[in-house]
Amino acid sequence: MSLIICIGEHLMSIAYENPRILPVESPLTRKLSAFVALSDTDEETLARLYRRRRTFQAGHEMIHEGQTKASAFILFDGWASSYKMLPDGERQIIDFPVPGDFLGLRSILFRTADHSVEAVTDIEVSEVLESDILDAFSTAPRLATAVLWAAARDEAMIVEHLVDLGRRTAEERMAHFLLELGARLQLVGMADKTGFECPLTQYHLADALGLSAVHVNRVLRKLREDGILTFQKGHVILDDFARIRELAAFDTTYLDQGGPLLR
Amino acid sequence: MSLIICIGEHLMSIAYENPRILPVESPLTRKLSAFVALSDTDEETLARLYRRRRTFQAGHEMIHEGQTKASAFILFDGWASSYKMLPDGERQIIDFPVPGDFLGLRSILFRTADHSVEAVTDIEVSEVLESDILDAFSTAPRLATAVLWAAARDEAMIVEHLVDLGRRTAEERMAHFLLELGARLQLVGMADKTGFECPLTQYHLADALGLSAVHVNRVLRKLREDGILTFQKGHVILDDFARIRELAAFDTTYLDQGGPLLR
DNA sequence: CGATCAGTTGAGAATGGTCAAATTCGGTGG
DNA sequence: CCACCGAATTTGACCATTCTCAACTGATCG
Repeated sequence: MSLIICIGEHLMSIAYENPRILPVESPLTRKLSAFVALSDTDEETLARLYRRRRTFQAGHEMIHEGQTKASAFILFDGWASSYKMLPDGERQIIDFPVPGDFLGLRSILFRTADHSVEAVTDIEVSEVLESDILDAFSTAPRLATAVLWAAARDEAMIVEHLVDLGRRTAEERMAHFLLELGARLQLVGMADKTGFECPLTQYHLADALGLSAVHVNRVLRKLREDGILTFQKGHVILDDFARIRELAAFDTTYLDQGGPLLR
Repeated sequence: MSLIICIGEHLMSIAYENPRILPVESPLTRKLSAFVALSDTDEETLARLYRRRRTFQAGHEMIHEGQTKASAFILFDGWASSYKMLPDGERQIIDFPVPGDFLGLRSILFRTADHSVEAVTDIEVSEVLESDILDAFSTAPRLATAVLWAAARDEAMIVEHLVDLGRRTAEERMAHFLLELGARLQLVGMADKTGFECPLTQYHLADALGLSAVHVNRVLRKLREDGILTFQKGHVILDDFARIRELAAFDTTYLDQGGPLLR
């Protein structure tokens, strides 16, 4: 499935060489098209947001909580995490954005960033300034609706995460979280039903799931020993998809829309 | 402070009698104006969303998870809650919207509602259909940006809530949650620094904070005995504001913007 | 080949949950 | 006005999930 990504990247390169070919296969364009039928103007305007290409090394903090005038980014390749730190040094990871997602969209809509964003692996992004996005909205107003929809989708994921933390046991949480991550990765061709590559450490999982790293380790061992799923050496293997679904009480309604809502 | 609400309501009535006077003091209009400087057309278009007035009794479920073609609502008066149910009958409350907030905005952006919304007290709302809001965006495109900002603000609150559940102890959670609720209510004139009216039961708090009702009771007793805050008979009294802030490590950056960002 | 970082495991402690039973309180009907 | 009802709150006793601390393994890297 990773072929799709390669195709996407390839079209991007072609687009740079020949501006007439639209980079429709950029993961963000594809995602937004699922909600709003985009005109050529819309797509061109959107493609202009992909201009300022940047590369960051693993561990680089691209947005810092409290920072003013932060940029946002569109993730093309690699893994990132958005998180908040507490005064006592604890960290709560909000989300691991996947390619096609915005990084720090809220930080350009607010005067100061309310969260931090860090590269988990080396990543490739486009930088988006406040003026870029506001200009884009005024040239192609339907993009604002499309981005609103993308933000609503992000919110739905955060809400699922909230339910994880509030009302699921450690095991259910882990199963649900990894299953949802897999579903999102599948949409961009980075996972299939059997599993996916996952560069996250057990510390990442701990800080995302509100657990201690020690307990994450124990939960993963339990899930592995029960033949449910295996998280090892950067690979997630969904050993028993049916039982994971059952354990996680998983529901993907908000992920698949089945055709644009706004024509 | 509740005078402001009365003035707002009063202007609304005038607006109905004399369409030339804009209901600028509707809490939603006021909130959006804090981010986007709205033109007369913008405000008129927005005001058209307030047309379909509805009243619901306490306990009425206005949006049900899984429902297709659900409406959204704008809350004018009363308390509501948005939540998700788990298969085992547990409930996780996502948010208690306050006047000026959307109820179920995601449920009209998605084909099926990903959460439920219920009236906690008797409430007064405006019903907003999918077509209403999409029409509004096409006549007054800046409204889409404004609503995107409002959605981002909602998301920031949910993120704070996520941090509550993931990385704060029961006491910190309670303090943070009530302080944040108070701050939001202050913005619509329903609270001051000393406290606010709060019709929520301890079961509501338990389901919002990921605790059991029994433990909520114990935590509230502890906070009361320590002279920090009192939650009793529908009143929240912030006995020692400084210590609550300290306990909650509270930060309201995302709530106050200090003037429109988009002119 | 030490150093460092991720992962692993055990033992004991703590936060918060469950179950069960009072108690208070705001209605509501007599 | 009073008795009563149901819902919300309160408290105690016991339990379990998860945390903390501490030690150890294994891989990777300059």
